Amino acid sequence: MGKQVISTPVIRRLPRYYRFLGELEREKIERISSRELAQRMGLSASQIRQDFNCFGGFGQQGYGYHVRELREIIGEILGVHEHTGVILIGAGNLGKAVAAHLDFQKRGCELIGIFDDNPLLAGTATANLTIMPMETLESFCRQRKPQVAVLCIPKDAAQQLADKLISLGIAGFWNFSHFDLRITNPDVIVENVHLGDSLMTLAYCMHRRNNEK
Amino acid sequence: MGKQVISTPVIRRLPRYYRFLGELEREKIERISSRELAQRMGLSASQIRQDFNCFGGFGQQGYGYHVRELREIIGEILGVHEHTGVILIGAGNLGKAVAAHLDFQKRGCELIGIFDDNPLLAGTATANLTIMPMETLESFCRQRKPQVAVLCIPKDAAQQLADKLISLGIAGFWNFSHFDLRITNPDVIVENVHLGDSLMTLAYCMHRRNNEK
DNA sequence: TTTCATTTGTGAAATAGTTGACAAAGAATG
DNA sequence: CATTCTTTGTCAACTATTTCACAAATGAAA
Repeated sequence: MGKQVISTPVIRRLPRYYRFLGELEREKIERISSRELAQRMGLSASQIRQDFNCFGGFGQQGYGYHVRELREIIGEILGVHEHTGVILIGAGNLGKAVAAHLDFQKRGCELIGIFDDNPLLAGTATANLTIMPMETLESFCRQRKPQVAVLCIPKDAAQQLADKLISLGIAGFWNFSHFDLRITNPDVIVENVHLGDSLMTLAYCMHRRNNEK
Repeated sequence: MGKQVISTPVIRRLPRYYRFLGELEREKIERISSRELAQRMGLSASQIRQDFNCFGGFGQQGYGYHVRELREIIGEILGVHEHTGVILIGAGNLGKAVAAHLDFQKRGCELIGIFDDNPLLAGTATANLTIMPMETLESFCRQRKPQVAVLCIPKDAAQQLADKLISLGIAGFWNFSHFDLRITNPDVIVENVHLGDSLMTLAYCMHRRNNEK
């Protein structure tokens, strides 16, 4: 039973499992069957069993899954106890929202720097961090060696900045710019958040819904 | 050749096609083959042809696709010229960012109201709209009949508010709250944006990458 | 006009992902 | 302790999605 490759759909479901198990824990529920969990999450029971089985069975026949234990294991798989260094570029509304709203620490990351090229912002604080001017980016990266960059910048600036960041050792991007980064290095990981695309998909579904009925 | 059902993966690719075609147009490129477009987008040529063919072939053999025409058609499919009424609830950092950053009009939507229960915010302006107090939500909905609600609120408030909004005629949600809405009505469309899940997926990929090498 | 190169549209094959079914294991009950 | 019920892990069937392959159509060149 060697290390099989985990498929993308499974990986994308893991954070959701983790979230739902957290809720169950808060509700003081100690055990849950795949059937019950499936009902709550709107999945099929066999999919859940199949998913968990990718990492080795951690349920118990006739009993189900132990909520806290299962959550712990999935958290471990997701690496929630890691401390991947993250910097955020662009402290506009969106950048601030991301920095303030999201608990990076609970997700295996540590936000260690925020940068903006607007000199008026430099020095002001967001999420317990002082916004730094772009000129300091290079020396900061050499010193602190962050691995991930969050891009909350206009699309015109994105590609150039991404290239520079890669040369400074960044190996992962969380990209909010309305632009698909062109990264040649296959070791660099890009997670795109195209809010515009998401809205358009919703708009399409509404549109179709209205025309069908 | 009746109306076949379009699969979700295809639909999710449409906004991306639309975006890339827009870029080609800005670059004054008039025609493009599926092969070239595939290369740019990191897809396979046959996938692109297959996708476009869901809506009827609009390419020309030996020539390729006419960029402007193709973009126009995809825009039409996506309904970019519609005016679906949208309200946004929760004018915190994230709500403001979404309201200000995204051009709703270019995506078939019209942002017609922003609401927040913080009385200090009421009256201030974002995205050319005055933030309104939650008390006015009900009468506003009865009058203006928005179809979509953007939820930029804490997860504890989400479910209750969603239920209320459905009773007020909302038929689609763009949900930014860290919570999976439980909607029984199958006619109501939910588009979740779970930023936390997205970050965790990226963190997982970084984590795995580091351990593999 | 004829030939050659290109490129779509499309059905079939291949791959990926989900669901179904059931043996085996353990929990609960009497 | 034996029996019954529950539920997992897992393999197989099924469904969805992507890729392949090629005929037919068109453009470009000679």
